[in-house]
This record gives sequence, C-alpha cells and structure tokens, in this order.
Amino acid sequence: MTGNSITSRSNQTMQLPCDYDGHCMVCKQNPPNIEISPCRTCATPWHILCLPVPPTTFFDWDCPDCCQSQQNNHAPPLTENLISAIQAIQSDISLTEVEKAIKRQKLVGGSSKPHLDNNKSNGMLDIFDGTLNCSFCMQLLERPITTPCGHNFCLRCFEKWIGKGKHVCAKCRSTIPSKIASHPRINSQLAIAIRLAKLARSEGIRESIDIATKNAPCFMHNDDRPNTAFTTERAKKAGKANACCGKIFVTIPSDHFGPILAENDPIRNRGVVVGDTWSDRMECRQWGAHFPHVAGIAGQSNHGSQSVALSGGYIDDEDHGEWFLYTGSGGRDLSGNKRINKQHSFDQTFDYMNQALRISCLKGYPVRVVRSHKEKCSFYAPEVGVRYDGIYRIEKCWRKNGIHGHKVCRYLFVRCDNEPAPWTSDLYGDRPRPLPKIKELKDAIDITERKGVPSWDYDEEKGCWLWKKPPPKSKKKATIVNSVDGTIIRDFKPKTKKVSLKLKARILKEFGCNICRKVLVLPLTTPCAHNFCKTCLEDAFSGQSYTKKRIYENGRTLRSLKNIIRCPSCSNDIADFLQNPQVNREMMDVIESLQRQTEQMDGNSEELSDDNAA
DNA sequence: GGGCCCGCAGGG
DNA sequence: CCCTGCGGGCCC
Repeated sequence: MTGNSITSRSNQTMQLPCDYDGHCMVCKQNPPNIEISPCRTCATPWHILCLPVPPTTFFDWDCPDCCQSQQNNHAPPLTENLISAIQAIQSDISLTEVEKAIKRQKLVGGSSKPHLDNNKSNGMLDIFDGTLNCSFCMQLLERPITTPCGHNFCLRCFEKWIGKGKHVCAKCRSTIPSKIASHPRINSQLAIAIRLAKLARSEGIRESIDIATKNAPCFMHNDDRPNTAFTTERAKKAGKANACCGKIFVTIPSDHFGPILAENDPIRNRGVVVGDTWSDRMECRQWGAHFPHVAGIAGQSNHGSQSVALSGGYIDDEDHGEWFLYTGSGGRDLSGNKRINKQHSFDQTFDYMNQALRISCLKGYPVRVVRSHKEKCSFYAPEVGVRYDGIYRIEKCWRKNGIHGHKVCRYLFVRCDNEPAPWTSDLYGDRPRPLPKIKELKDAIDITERKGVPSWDYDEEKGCWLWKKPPPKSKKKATIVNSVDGTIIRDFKPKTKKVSLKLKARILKEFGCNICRKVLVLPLTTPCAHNFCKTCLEDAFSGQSYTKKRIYENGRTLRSLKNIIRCPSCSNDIADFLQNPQVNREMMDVIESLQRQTEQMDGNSEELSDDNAA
C-alpha cells in the first residue's frame, strides 16, 4: 500500500483525512478515488488504506473524528466547555481563591484527589485523551490557535499550513477567514486551561492549588470600576466617559518598578498577575499595570521607564511573544486632533520617554508590559481588552531608519517573569535565554547596551527573577489605604477643579460681555456680532443724546437726519438694532448648559474632597 | 473602518 | 502652563 513507509505506531496514532488537494495527510500520497471514502457525518474524504480500522462499508460510516465526538460528545466543544466551566468558577464571587483552585482541579483532573495513574483517568473533561492534541503534530497544543470552526492547532503548525496556501481547516475543511489566516490570535484561555490541567495531573493537589491560585488570571469587568473622576455631559450620554480615570486600586506610586505584589493590592490581596485582562486602558491604569491612558510609555527621562503598552500604534513594531521590538514615541505629527497619524514625519531621538526607556535598558530595570487587542499584527495580543503579560527587560536599544524613512528609536524587550506567559502552557516562567539575532542591528546607529549587572536578574540559587540591586527610589506619592478596613482614602487626585476652572475661563472668553467683562446675562448680539448684557447696553446709552448724522446717497439727501448709536466695541451704528433688541436665546441656552457643567464639576470635586477628608 | 472631536494625565 | 500621547466614542 501507499502508506507502507509509515510505521505501525504512526498508523495507530495519526488519524488524518485527505487535505483540500486530495492528498492523504498520513501517507502524503494522492490516492486514487477508489481508495477514498467520505464520512457520512462530516463528508470529509479519508484515505481508507491509512485508517487504523478500515470501514466495513464505503458509504455509510463515521470517520474517527465523528466517532470520537459521538462517543465523547465533546470533540470540538470540549475546549469551549472547559474554558466556560473555568470562567464560571473564576467569576463565582462566593468562592475563595483556594475553593476556586480546588474546583478547577476537579474540573480538569476529574477528582479532588490527584490521580497520578494516567491510564485510569476518569476526569469529567480529561484533556489528555488526545482531544486537545494538535491535528498536525499530534502533541498537546503549544500556543494554541482555535479556528472559528472550533478546531485547535499549534501556532507553528498552523503557520506552516497557512504558509502552504491552505485556507481551510485541516480537520473539517471549513474555510478559514483570511483575517484569521493572516493574523491568528493565540487562545490564551486554552493555553492556561492546559497549564492548569498539567498541574492538576502532574503535581499533588496542594502544589497545584498553590500554583494555580497564584497563576489563575481573570478578566476584570467594568462592574469593578469605582466612581469615575469626571464625566462630561456628552460622555455621560454615551454611557462611558472619555478618559475618565477612576480610582487607583493598588497602593503603588506611579513610578513603581517591577511586579505589583499582593501587599500593594489591599482589595484582592493578590497583586496583578500575568494574564489579568481589562476592558480598556483606563481600567488597566486603575490596577497600576500601565498608568498613562494614552501614551505607550510610562516613565521619566531622568529616572527610567516602568511600563509600556503594545497597541499597534507603530508599524515598525515586531512581536515574538517572549521578545519583541518596540518603537519609541514621537516623530509623528499629531497636531490638531490627528490622533490617528501613523506616518512618521520627523526623526525620533533619545529624549523624553525614549530616554526613560534607555535608562531602564542601561540599569536593567524590570519593565511591565501590557498588550492591547489593538495590536493587529501579533499572534500574542489578546482578542479583547488589555492584558498584563509580565515583566520584560530592555536588553539593547538603537536607532534605525523606520519604514517611513525617518529615524526611530528601537528597543529589544526580552521577557523575564517568574510566571509563564499567557500564551504558553508551560508550568514555569522564563529562564535566562540567549538574545535573538536582530537583523536590523547591522544598519543601526546609537546602539546602547547594558554594561554592568542588571538590577533585575535571575537568581540561580533561588531559581527566580528578583531585584539584584535595590529598586530605584520612588519620587511620587502612593495611594494611602485605611489600615483598618483597607479602603483607599486618597488616590491620585482627579483634576476636576482645574478642569472646571478651565471651562469657566472658556465660557468667559467666548461669552463675556464686552462692557462688564462678566459672563453674559440676557445676551444681546449686535448686527456687528458683538455681545453685551442687555442691561449693560441699555445703561451705556440711557440719557445719552443720539449723534445726528445727515445721510447722503449719490449726492442727494436720503434722510435728512438719522439718530445713530455707536457700538461700544466697533463704533458701527446699532441704532436700528436698539430700537427692538432681541435677547439671543440660543446663546443663553449654551451659556446655561456650560454653567451647569461647571457647577457639576465643582460639586463632584467637593464630594471627592469630602471623601478624602473622611 | 477611518476621521473627527473631546478628553485627561503627566512630563518638562 | 504648554505640549504630547500606541484612547475612546460617535458619525459617516
């Protein structure tokens, strides 16, 4: 037979159908039609000579995939079930972290006791029965990609498959949307589920609970959001204020370097763990992972950089998960409101935030990294929201000619976290690894490398990453927490007051009376477009005699005498207007609405200061 | 999906 | 106080 070269072991384990071109994925041959039979359930063609158990009839049989799904009734859905079951446990507020860990262990291991006998697993959802193996390499999924049809493949295998021009699922032949084919996202929940299952199987329950509790990340929802600092009328209408900052939940100062530990998390007492995901940058900020809500780099040019965000704002970025190349800030013309300009229009230099990153590189500081779903060209970005991916170190930085021709600052980030990355099912975090070879370095200028011992480094004895030198001293204030009940009693003060002052200044500038210089009351707008309070204008001309003027036109007297009144701002004649002056109602409404806003702001800030005083 | 607009925070 | 920034929502 054509599959003779395949060993009997492979024949038993590899159960693959024919691919889109009719090639058997087991023997790699193109078998004649007579050797091919379609499955009656999924219609997938199979090379019958490569099946471990050939069908008794050619036309009325179920392929191994469909048999399996009928027996287990959870072939593709298993992944979904497992994930949704884990999510349900995670979101159950009635459970403690330890209880959650026990439940998770039961779920993936099938028993509250560790079952070390692999062959006798009676797990409700046992992932080691092959259902979570990659259909290509037949190994447990590594960096799993889940297709819309619900089938899972290792990232590397999937890339190879797509690289061959195959745009259908290797398992069920469903079309893979081009968006997913070109930019697949790692199913990090599945990766974590596999990790938890591995732990539950290979370790005793105690250690499993310890590690799983520590490692179990969660999605933090908007419900967790406290009172927002400031919302505009417009934002309130939309249901969510733009750039409202909210309270900071953790007790670190904004220039805190390194992981956010349980001791800085009085609310949950667990710290920020790898995989924690928030719906947007504002929420991410509230948990201290990355403070700036727009800027990608957090830091100070004379102190160092504490964190960066990968959001796909710069096309030069290159993401390989455990390491990535980051582009500095600046060089884009964002004048006006062009927040969207991705083009570089001038050179970047090592100043401001770029210098902050360079200091972190030279000192070997730990830099927190968050990835946003907006990072479109990365396998490692989350599907939704913003995710904390752990600690990285900047090993080198340099300048190069960017894609748009102007010079950009470049940084090589390499992961060095004690917790595994969200996309792997590895049980442990990073070990020191050799630096990747960077092609662009040969044309780079201003190359900066660390000379001395890094502040954050791997300790061989303890087997973990830690501060080898004391972390840099903070220059900022941290939040203050009530030691009795753990509530935050003072946080980064929202600039409400300042904003209300700003708005008041704006109102005065736009809607100030040209006589009394105060905000217009019953505004009159003259034909020459000057604004006055009704009473101010009336007072200005009360008892004054009109200037009389003879009006000529083409040498003839048009009107013998006209009473004229000169506008106090421009001397134009407004006598006609003053005969029957009408209050500018529209303007009045606008002024009233703006004044209401400032009152609200002041009200908010008073409330806040009351809170603070409490 | 891109453009526009409003917004806040933080560095300098 | 000014300027910059890898947001976010709405509108087209």
